[in-house]
Amino acid sequence: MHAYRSHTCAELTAVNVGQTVRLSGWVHRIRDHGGVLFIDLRDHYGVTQVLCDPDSPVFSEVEKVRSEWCIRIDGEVKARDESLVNPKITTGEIEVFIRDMEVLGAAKELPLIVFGDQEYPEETRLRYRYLDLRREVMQQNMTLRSDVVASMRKRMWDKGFREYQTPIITASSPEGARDFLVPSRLHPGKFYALPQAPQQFKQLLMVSGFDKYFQIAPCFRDEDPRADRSPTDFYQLDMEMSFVTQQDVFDTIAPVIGGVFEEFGGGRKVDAPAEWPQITYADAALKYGTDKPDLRNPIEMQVVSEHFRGSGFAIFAKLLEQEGTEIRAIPAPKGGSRKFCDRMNAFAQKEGLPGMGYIFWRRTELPSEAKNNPEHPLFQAREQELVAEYGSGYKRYSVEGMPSQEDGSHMEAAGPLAKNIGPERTEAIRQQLGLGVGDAAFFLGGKPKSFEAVAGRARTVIGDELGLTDTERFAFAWIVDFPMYEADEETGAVDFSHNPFSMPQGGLDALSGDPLEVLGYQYDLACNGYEIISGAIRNHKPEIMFKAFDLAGYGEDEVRKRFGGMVNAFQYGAPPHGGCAAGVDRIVMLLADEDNLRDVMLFPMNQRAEDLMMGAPSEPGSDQLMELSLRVIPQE
RNA sequence: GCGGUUGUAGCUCAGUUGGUUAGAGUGCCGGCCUGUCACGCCGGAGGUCGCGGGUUCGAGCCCCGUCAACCGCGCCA
Repeated sequence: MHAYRSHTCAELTAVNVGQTVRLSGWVHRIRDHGGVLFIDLRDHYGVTQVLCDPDSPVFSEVEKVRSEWCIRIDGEVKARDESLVNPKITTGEIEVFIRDMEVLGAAKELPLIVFGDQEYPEETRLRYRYLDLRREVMQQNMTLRSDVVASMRKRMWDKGFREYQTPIITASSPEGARDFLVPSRLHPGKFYALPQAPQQFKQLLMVSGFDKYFQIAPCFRDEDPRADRSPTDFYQLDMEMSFVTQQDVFDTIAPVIGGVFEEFGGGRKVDAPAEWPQITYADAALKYGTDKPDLRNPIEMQVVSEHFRGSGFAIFAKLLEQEGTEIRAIPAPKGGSRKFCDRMNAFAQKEGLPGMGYIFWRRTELPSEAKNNPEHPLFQAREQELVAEYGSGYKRYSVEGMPSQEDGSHMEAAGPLAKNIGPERTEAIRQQLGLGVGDAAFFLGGKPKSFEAVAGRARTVIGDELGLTDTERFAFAWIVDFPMYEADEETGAVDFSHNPFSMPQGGLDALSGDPLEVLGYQYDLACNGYEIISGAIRNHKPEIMFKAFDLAGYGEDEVRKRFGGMVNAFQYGAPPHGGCAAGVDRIVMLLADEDNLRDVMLFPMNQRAEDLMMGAPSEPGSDQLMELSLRVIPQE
């Protein structure tokens, strides 16, 4: 018999009854009844109930085992009585009577228990990650991740892509996030960098004629973390292809991503890749307040400036006299209560805005003689209407008012804004937004940049709180036509807003006008409010590249110095090419229905980019520093 | 760098207006228990209430400072 096991802890069924078997695993749960002792023995594959009674030669030793000891047992498989079958585990038909036992690894008292779904502080979980990872949900998340990566690889190969490895130690590329630097021993005072992405390498592969590249690539960026952003390293499904347009890239990668979501989405609805909308960056900002909209949420914002221009609501009316200002509305269907509106207003204030004006629509009150008077025809009409609208549950709603009409009569608008701008303007807003009784709308004003992001978050909160967002769905949208440049708010200096290697739409000609008007062949894929892909058609023409960098204030010499390898390469017959990179961690996070990246990473850093288990970062020894010709500047 | 939230037993949390010896569940240890599968019953250990200062006759609770964790802002081509 094998030294450790004849079967896994998920294999034994009624057909094995009578066999002598050997199992190894962890002590998951112990139920000691004095005369008989049950142990749930767990391995990666499942759980088997093993038991021991005083007839067993090792009874006294088995009595001593504790949670999470790693043990090996030999025993006889016996069928459970029908009434004792446990349908919750695959091995529930049988149990193993222990005849021999060996302790493979004893365990001290545990800082966190593996059994159950007790929550633990993240610090504890990370410090004892190997124990945390034994828990069922983590085993599932990590195997899911492994399966997702395998599926991505297969799908890319099936589309004619090959996987190529690119260097991990490379040159610093100063255009992006902060680099992780690696000191060079052979070249004192010089540094390598870890790649923020294999961006330049994959473009060089296209110049080299490989046509279709992909890689599950580690990327290293020294950024501050977020729940959906790892502070040190993360993985991308990175791909690049030659002789393609933007639409070709979409048509190639969309079925891969869509297929992965179908395969691992656990039955949640996945929008068909061919139907993913393409939304311009400008539209996304306007309607959703973000470049990664969650389209599960049906709310779309609208510009309503005209209704407030010269109106009695002085704050907005005055605001609109300034250049570049707008008033935007967030419609909130079914949000028509003062309590809800006040709560959203408080949310906006917490987010740093002065507040969020609102209007909500409700039924006008019945005349006093009809109120609570079932004999009155107006009361009866109202009651009929409510039954028609809400069924017999209508009693939840007020019967105080009049039936609503298409033209808005017998409906009244409430909220401070409505009073200030008067009934005509209020009604015009209602019609533009397509709202009715029981609905609300929120209003934000100023320069769009100043409130857009908060408006976007308010849209999310409103959608969630009102139950408008379909949580059993993956909704995708391509965001296209990103601007090439943006002006620094303080200095006014023009710089690249995204990838400097993207091809400007309109080519060289477009670069002779206002830089801020230039759009790039640059795109993202948003899913449920997360950016899961970013990519571009690249700029493969040196003369356009020099001009593009020139507009951002980088002279030809500097471009050659920073990106010399790639610029040189483009002078030797570069093909048009483009591609994208998909965030593996975020995709797995969405599929696993987690809201924190760390729950789908084996050994993540904490919020301060520390690994408490491994003790990283750590101070180097003086001999290490000496060898690298480095000296540490003491912090005060 | 900035803001928010949270810090009470190993863990999850309760703790009233500032008032007796700070509690529960779970885990741990011991005892009992031959059919449990979140076993049950009895007992026990376990606390610098994050830390420091202040107000008060009296502080887990109020005030100031500080530290840590998480979430967000800045940052993220």
